[in-house]
Amino acid sequence: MAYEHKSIERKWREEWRKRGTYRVENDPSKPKYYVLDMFPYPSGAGLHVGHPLGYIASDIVARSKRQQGFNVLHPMGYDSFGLPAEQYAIQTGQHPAKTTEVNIARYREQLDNIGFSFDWSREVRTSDPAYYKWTQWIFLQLFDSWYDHAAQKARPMAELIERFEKHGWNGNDGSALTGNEELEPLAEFGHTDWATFSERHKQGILLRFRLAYLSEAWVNWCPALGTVLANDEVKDGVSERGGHPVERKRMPQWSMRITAYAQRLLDGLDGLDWSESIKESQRNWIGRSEGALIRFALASGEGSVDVFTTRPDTIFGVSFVTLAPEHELIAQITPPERMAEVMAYVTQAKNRSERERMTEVKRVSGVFTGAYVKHPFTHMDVPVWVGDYVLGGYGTGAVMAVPAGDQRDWNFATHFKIPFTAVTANWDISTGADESKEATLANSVFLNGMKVADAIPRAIDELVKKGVGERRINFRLRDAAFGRQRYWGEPIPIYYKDGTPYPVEEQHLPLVLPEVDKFLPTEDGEPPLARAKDWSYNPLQGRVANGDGAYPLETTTMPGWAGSSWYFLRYMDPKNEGRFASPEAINYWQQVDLYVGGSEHATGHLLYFRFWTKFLKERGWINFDEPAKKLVNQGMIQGQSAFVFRINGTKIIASHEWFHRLMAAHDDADIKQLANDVNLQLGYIAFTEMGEITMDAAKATFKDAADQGISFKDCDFQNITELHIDVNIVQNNIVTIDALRSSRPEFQDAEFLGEGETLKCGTLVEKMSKRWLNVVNPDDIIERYGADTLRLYEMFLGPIEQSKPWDTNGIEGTSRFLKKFWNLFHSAVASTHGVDPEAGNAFLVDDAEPTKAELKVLHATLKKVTEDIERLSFNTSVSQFMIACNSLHELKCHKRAVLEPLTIVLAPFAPHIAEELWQLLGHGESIAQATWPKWDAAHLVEDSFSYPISFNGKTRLQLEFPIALDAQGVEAAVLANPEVQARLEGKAPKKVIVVPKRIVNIVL
RNA sequence: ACGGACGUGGCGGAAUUGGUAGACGCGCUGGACUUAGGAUCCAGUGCCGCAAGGCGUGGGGGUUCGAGUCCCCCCGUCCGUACCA
Repeated sequence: MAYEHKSIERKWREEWRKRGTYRVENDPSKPKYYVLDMFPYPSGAGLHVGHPLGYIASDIVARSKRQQGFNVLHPMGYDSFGLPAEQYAIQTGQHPAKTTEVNIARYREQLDNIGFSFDWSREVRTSDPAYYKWTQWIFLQLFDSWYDHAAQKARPMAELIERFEKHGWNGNDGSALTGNEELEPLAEFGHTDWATFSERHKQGILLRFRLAYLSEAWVNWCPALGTVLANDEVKDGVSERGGHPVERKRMPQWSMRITAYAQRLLDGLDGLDWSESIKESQRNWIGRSEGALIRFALASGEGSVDVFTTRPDTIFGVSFVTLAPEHELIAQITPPERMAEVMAYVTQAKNRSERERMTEVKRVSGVFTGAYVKHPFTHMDVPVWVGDYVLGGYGTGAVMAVPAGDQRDWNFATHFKIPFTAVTANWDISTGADESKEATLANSVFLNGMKVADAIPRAIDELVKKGVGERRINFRLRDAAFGRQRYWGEPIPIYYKDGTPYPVEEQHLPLVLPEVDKFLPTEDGEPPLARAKDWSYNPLQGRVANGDGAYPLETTTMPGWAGSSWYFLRYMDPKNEGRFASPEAINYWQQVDLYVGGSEHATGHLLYFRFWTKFLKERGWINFDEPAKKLVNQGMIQGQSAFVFRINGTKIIASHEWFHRLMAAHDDADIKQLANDVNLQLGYIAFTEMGEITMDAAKATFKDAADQGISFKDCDFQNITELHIDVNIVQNNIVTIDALRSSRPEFQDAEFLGEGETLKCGTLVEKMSKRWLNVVNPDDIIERYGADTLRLYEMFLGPIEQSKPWDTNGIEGTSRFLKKFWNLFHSAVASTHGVDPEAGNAFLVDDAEPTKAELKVLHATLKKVTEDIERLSFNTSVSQFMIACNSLHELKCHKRAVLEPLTIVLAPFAPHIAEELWQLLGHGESIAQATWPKWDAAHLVEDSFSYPISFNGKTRLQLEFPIALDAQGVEAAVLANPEVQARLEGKAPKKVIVVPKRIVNIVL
């Protein structure tokens, strides 16, 4: 029978589901392999062909590992909390859970059509209370932990309390990190003091040490979304989702102390097999820089201005100190007579949105506070300025300005005419700052004549000696904002007693999302959860109705990344009700062996994912501190848009070709000719710009045919517009006029200027999106070519990590391959002339002994494909399958001994057809159970090798010699060859290089 | 500006350790078989040239018997970060 992808694929999808083919149990007797895809957020838009790219790659790995004898965990689930469902709820009133349900159902159907081997019995959803019970539980563990800096690990709060009871807090205890650095430093206390503190006071102190903590903090507030966003959710001063403006706001905020892990998140990267670009993004995001903290004592009165600098060697070049507008010292140090002016600047600077601040990078602004600090070495007065080029959120929010050594300081000093001197030798400070790391220092007392690299440690030594500074490592990484003023997220399991946060009892988890009348904030700006009538808590009873004796519950919910920070663990044991996953399951599955997902998560999800894993390890819940050993980022599939041209103000739609003809028409004669050619009453065509033809520059006007005398100058010039048309009605860049007419209402009565019944379109590669009408739906491809073809083609497009445009035309190649492969099993296709009417009709696999040539094809393929899967080079494996298939057709090979192993290795790529052929070959089991065949080098050995003979590195001829012939033998034989002799023209070669089994090079 | 990735036919791409550049597929050209072709098969297809031959991996230099691959400089594209002190 002929190859019918539709019935075959339907049959096997049902069969796999019925048999539970891909269900996996923990089986410690087998080696494990864990392949994980970043789970999707199922939006309403459905899949386009770019989405499954990563899933197909991981499915190939999962299937091949399974056949290679591994116990493979290959799960799928959904990141089902999220903003779009909530926004839809606000608009329509439909509960986000319902929206999510519908989207997931559609998503699942699309995934199923592609034939993935996910173990759906392990599906998880972050919005499922059975799942988020454990997200909340992990939050409570974080709430119950502090970071011991000396031991470099998180420890339970009980140990900190014990420490306070015994030793108090000396205020400078490097072994414990306190909370938000923007707060007042925590005053020291003795153990006797601790005993006298009120419960409230104690809790206040403890809160500053917790890894999940509540504090006043500067947050990214997005008024349009009505919520706080984490740093990684803000791009260029607007929200990543929706592009709404974001402003800085100070408010009480739940945060995660990821900063405690900065150094370890950085160090851990070295051991990971992740792409260099992701690792580099994380390094930049963490932003470690070494330098010094220097204290500049205030000239008048108490206190000091602390600055962080990476160039303490330039200390003698300090000509002023600049504070960020947010700096809390400004109000303190500014003398009364300058207060009004300074505060006016501060207010104005703070109110400028992030966005404005970024677009106005070049503009210098600032104000002198009127206060001075003392230079730590010269004791001279140094003026203190406020400038918005200093960021409140980085370092101490203050810098020592060295105009001679830093361009930003130079710009500021030059703008405000603040005097300064050079600190490096042979440098003209009138032109700019000397930022070179190779410079030699000058005018710098004890640093004179030293190189920067030597001067830095020396300067720090002197600062330490004088007690005015110390070595300091600073990180760019900020603690992560954890609360969201939204409905559709995990409730934070915290209640408030006397204004102090307390954890909800573990037995009362999950703390289930309450029902609310609207999904909007309350009138007084409280988050949606505040609308619920039963959003309060009694530690003895659990959730209770609001009222007497009930404590109010936290009303913010967790951010999207909470649930995804640990989901890989839940897959190991998804139904466990007593623990997030059993120790046995965790111990067996361990880390993810291969994690596949997009690179857009580099500084968000992938960092939190690592952070939580490290935390869970330290608290003894798991035994590894990195979640994924290997990570690959699949590239983006771009869309290929098609468009035709509309001559504005007319009903004319022109093809790409005609557009260029119109543009190329130079004079009246050309134009008349054109009008005749198209047999349309186009009349006059005029052009303004005849030079380079670009869409923008192209301008044309059509006048009434009667008006033949009108000159160019009198025409109304209008643009030609490129109109995107749906790529699904286009084939090989050609679209029929019929299809065009029915595709858009405005095309119905258009006049088409094209190639007869068709138009040739222009094409453009851009993002695949509805807007450009270039979305290709996998369902349509599957309907027409089948899932196996889709899978093969997506892999064949190019390297998995690379972005590339989708071109449906190219899919014919892989489709043909599958037909040809099928025909290997069915009947010989006529090889010389014409069609074999019997082609593909009879199953004719024979049991004959394979020839040497056939075995060579087989084993070369087994080797190549096995190795290619290992290095995720799927495009080259597909090409190898094609080569094998073509060779076997040439050899007219229909032998079981060859085709059977070939089918097994094809199965991960094209599982449906492989399964069907496997059954036709007489096997009852699924091909998923078939053992991966091993390649045998013996079949690949050649008797002879065709040496390329090159002269001075340029190949000129080929000579075949036995493989056994050694280098001398080859050399002698080559030189004896008449053709070589002819090229030598009787002269002796300078040198002859023979690399056995590779090449011969003759140097003349 | 800094950091990362990359640059090969008309197109997607191959070349895994420095060893025959352009595998495989699309497209294109010609042919066969056909009532038909969006089916199938055969042949060709880097560029220039009738050919012999020459030229070719963004450009320029270098190392080497030999460079797409290694080194230096420059140009370009994409991604990330962006006043980070």
